[in-house]
Amino acid sequence: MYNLYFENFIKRVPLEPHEREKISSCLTIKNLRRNQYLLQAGDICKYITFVQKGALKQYTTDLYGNNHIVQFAIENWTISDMESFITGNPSIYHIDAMEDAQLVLIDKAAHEMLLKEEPKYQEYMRLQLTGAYLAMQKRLNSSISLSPEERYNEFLVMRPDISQRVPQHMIASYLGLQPETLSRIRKKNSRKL
Amino acid sequence: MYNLYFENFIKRVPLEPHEREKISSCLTIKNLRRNQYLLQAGDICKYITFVQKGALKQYTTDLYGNNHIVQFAIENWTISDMESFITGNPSIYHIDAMEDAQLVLIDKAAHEMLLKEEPKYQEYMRLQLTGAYLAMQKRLNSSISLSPEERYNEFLVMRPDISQRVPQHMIASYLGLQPETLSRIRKKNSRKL
DNA sequence: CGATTTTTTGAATCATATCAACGTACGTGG
DNA sequence: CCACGTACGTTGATATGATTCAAAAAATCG
Repeated sequence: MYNLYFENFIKRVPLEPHEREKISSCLTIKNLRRNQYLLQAGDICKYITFVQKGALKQYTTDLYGNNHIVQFAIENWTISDMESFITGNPSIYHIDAMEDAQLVLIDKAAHEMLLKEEPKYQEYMRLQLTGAYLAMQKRLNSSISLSPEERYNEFLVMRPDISQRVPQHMIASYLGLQPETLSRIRKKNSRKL
Repeated sequence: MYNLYFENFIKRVPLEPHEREKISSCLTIKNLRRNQYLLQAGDICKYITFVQKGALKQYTTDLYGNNHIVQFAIENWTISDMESFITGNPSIYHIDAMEDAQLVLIDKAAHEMLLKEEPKYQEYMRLQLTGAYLAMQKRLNSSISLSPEERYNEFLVMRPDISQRVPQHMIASYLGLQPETLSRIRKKNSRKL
């Protein structure tokens, strides 16, 4: 059931059987078809989601109706709108499936109970959060200090898996570029080889 | 000594006197003069730093020698290079004082000891980290989906304190703009009133 | 006060966005 | 299984807006 979830967990924080049992009882599985929403802007984010299979994207729609992808999540990634999850305010993000997906969900009540009662879970969350924070900082730094071309090349290095799996215009959106611009960058790159 | 540090701490996680005592014994004060470095790129980040007074900036230098400010920290903010602090790798960031500053430092050994032995500290760290993560996500989203002008206006709303205290070219750097461009945005804004 | 830093302005250049058209691949229903 | 419609990627022409470079004006510091 939750194999990949716990595999990932144990890599960071080893668990005794009874601890695993307790955490396990707080989890649920959700399957999502391609193009289905996990979260729509305006909804309250009720779950922290771990991806066991498939690929999701998280994005906002701006004033002009353009979408901007903030995050891709594939196997072994955790995705949610932390802001909405914690504050209970409506989310500004959409999350949907780019491929059929199997997800592990944990809801807020369970999350808070585990934080209180299960030190290993608290530690795991802290490590997860630290990792997410570092990744975000790196991305922000790139977005401020690199050119579009450099940003794309960094993306290829950092997320080679995703660059294979995801349509090009979504990568453009993730990088803050127009699809035409990314197409031209790729053309230019290929001439360099 | 650590008044502002604990004031901030207690707002999130209340402390018993003996807990405060224990944490207190792990802290040290550092004073920094304007323009002095707290951290230089290439150094290993050995402390998590809380600002009790003054203003710091954190920035990278790119391949072409241009600086890019990633973060401002004033009173009540925490600053460090988490990446370097955790991994022990040399930092890519500089941190220096824009104004004379008084800082509260905690080093890695103390930090890890407290995480293990002091649940309140662990919880405080998790909350801090969550806040930092949310702020970072918001900024990244702005950087991807807003125009320079919109980004500047959001900055004015989000960090009104800093917009008063910091030279304009540093704000430009923080927003990923040339100083001339920010100057023109301001001129345009002022015409609108 | 004089020196240095910061901000503003103008003109030229460069990069990305925009708009429009075309070719291709993909999946769906007939 | 084929045909159609929709998605996607590419290309070209043009427009827009930020950068760059240079210089002057304004503000700040010692």
